[in-house]
Amino acid sequence: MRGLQSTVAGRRILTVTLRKSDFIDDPVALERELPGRQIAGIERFGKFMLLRLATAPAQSSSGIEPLAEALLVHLGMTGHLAPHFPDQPLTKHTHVTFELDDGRELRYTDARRFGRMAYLAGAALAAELERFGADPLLVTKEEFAQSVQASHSRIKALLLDQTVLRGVGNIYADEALWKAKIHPTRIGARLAPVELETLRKELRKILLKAIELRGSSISDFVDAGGTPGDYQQHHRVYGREGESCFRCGARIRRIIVAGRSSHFCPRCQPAPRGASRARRHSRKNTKRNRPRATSKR
DNA sequence: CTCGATCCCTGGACGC
DNA sequence: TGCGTCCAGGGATCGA
Repeated sequence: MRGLQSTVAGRRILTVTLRKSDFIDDPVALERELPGRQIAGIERFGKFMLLRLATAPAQSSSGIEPLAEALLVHLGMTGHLAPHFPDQPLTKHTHVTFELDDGRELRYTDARRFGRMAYLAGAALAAELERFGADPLLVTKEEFAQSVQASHSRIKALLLDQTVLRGVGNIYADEALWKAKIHPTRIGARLAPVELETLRKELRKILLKAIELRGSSISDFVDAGGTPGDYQQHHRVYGREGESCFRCGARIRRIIVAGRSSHFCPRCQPAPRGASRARRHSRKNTKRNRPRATSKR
């Protein structure tokens, strides 16, 4: 997002060329609405980049204008959005090209097409953004505690849930849980307040550091300037299955939680009570059928 | 309400 | 060398 801010903010889109478009909400709207529009600014919104669109060429630059129209871009796993010179050959998975008024082209490339692109305006834009939870860098202790306690989900699932916090992905969820010494399958609502607060603070620190280092390049991720990230050098658990815990030396384990690989230290991050064997062997201890509080309503 | 399973998609890793 | 198989991951969706 920062790379694009410095290179394409203020530019006007002349034309839109779509190749594959199955990752675009409404391709026709994109082709209809974007030509002639100025990219007034670029913002981060969770995992989305939000290209704010202005109508006139050089719009007033004073004051904050309502976010009336925008192009939402989610890079998914392999998405890439960056300016190119027209003479640079198109690479294999370049699906969208925006011709800019300075002679360059803003190109969207995405081998796996797990990304998403959408032109949204007015109420539809507001409704889309409202679906998401708080920004993890801004969320307060109280807000975080409240949203975690509102469900019985496991903490790893909560961290990945974009309606709880917007922007946290698998790598950073694992890293934060390791730092806070919290096992990924623990029920979020059962964490001690001090654990939750430690988690929030560590997550914030990790994200800030990762942003500073331009993210984690596991295979071929590069930022809008073509530079790979460096945060993978700082991973403490992610991708380290079988290796030694940096804190205690125990073997890092990997399990699937919320459908995603979850790396943790079995010693530093103790499993919740009633998990695994303990539970299977004490089935009979499961007291009567708890009335489960009249749930049906 | 929460979960797992499944699908989307492709490249890279791995086995033979 | 080349082919088949498996896997990763963000998110939507569906059935349990």
